[in-house]
Amino acid sequence: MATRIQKQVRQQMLKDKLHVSPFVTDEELAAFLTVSVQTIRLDRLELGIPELRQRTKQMAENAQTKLKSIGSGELVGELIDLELGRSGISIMQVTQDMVFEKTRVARGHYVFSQANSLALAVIDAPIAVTGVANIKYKIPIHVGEKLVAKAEVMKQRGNKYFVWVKTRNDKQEVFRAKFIIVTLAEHDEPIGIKQ
Amino acid sequence: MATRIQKQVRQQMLKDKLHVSPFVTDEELAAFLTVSVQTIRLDRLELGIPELRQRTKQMAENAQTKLKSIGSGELVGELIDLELGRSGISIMQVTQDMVFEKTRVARGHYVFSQANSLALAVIDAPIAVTGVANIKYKIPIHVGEKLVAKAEVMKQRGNKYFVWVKTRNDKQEVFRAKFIIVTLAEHDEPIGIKQ
DNA sequence: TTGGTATTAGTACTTACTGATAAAAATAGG
DNA sequence: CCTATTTTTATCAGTAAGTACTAATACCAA
Repeated sequence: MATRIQKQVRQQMLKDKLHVSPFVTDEELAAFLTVSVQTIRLDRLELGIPELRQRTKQMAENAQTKLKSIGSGELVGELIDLELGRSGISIMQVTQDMVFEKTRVARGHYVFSQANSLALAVIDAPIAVTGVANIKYKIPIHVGEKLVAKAEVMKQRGNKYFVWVKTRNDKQEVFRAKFIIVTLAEHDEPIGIKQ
Repeated sequence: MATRIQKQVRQQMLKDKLHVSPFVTDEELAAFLTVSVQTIRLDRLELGIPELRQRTKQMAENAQTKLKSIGSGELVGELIDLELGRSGISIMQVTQDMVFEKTRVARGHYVFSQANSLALAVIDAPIAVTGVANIKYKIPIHVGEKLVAKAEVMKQRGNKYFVWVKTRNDKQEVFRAKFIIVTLAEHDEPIGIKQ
């Protein structure tokens, strides 16, 4: 029994090690855990951990998609429901890297980004930019919360759309915004937006 | 001369191909460009492009750091000048991945993020969150522009700070925001922010 | 002492290369 | 048109970091 526990401990150490530094070869792992390379291979097999190259590739791949979805994706958050020109709903999980280290309170611009990109998505036009926004953060938002944003198009006047977005966690409304979204022609004229 | 042009064209195609799909082996590249694998190797050598594995690894590595710097840094933009409690200036270069593909117009939340994080940086308090924001996007912003945001604390009432941020490109004002920033006590109370 | 798990050793094979060297093909210059 | 040079292709040996498999050994407990 003693060895079996040893094994489990070693496999846990292996997982931890790879979590901290993913670019480690079997050989280095073997040296680190003072076992043979073959043992490392068996452990990886049992734990379903792919080889270094596969791991590296996976990271590179989903790093790209992550970058797209967080930073430069067309939409921040996950679109749940959409009635073009009328309303839309998106959800976003608040993760570690969205909050201030000290307070673990979410940075405002993430919540804004979710709301803003949802408001843009709802507009039924090929090209739209935000013209004006009125925003109220009602309650500090913390790590782990799931934010549900609902957007509604309140009215339309010419190429201006008035969109309200309300964001709730599971308990209450935490954020609210009014946007004026402006749609542009294909070759964007220098539209000065007057409120 | 004809071959030399051919060669340059091919090498450009090679670069483009790798830009679009970076996880391609020399063999696949050779098939794609209908030359031998050796030619691909020579081309990569001349262009200073590393082998597939190196490329993959590099992407995996700097994807992690990129995520941090774009999405979750304490400050969006580069802080140029700061008078705590009074004013601050930050600049931000508008890059490819901040704009909509179709229009090459900047997504609103980047400009907002710059302004918002600058407004927070100016406040002379350990913990501060955005309470309310009034925002106006005056002119569409394009790739390559350098945005200079200036923040000024207009007044303070209790734990509420009123901060104005004006953002200019090299020619004119493109964005303007009024923030009400609220400072919190160390153990954040459930402060309901009433406008 | 026997059985069973855990570990180690060893071999053959794979992918995606590097590096070097040589031959063949294409092209330019006179 | 022929030669010189450039460009491309071919060939071989070697590398890292594996997979997949088999055989041997160690250990521990009943």
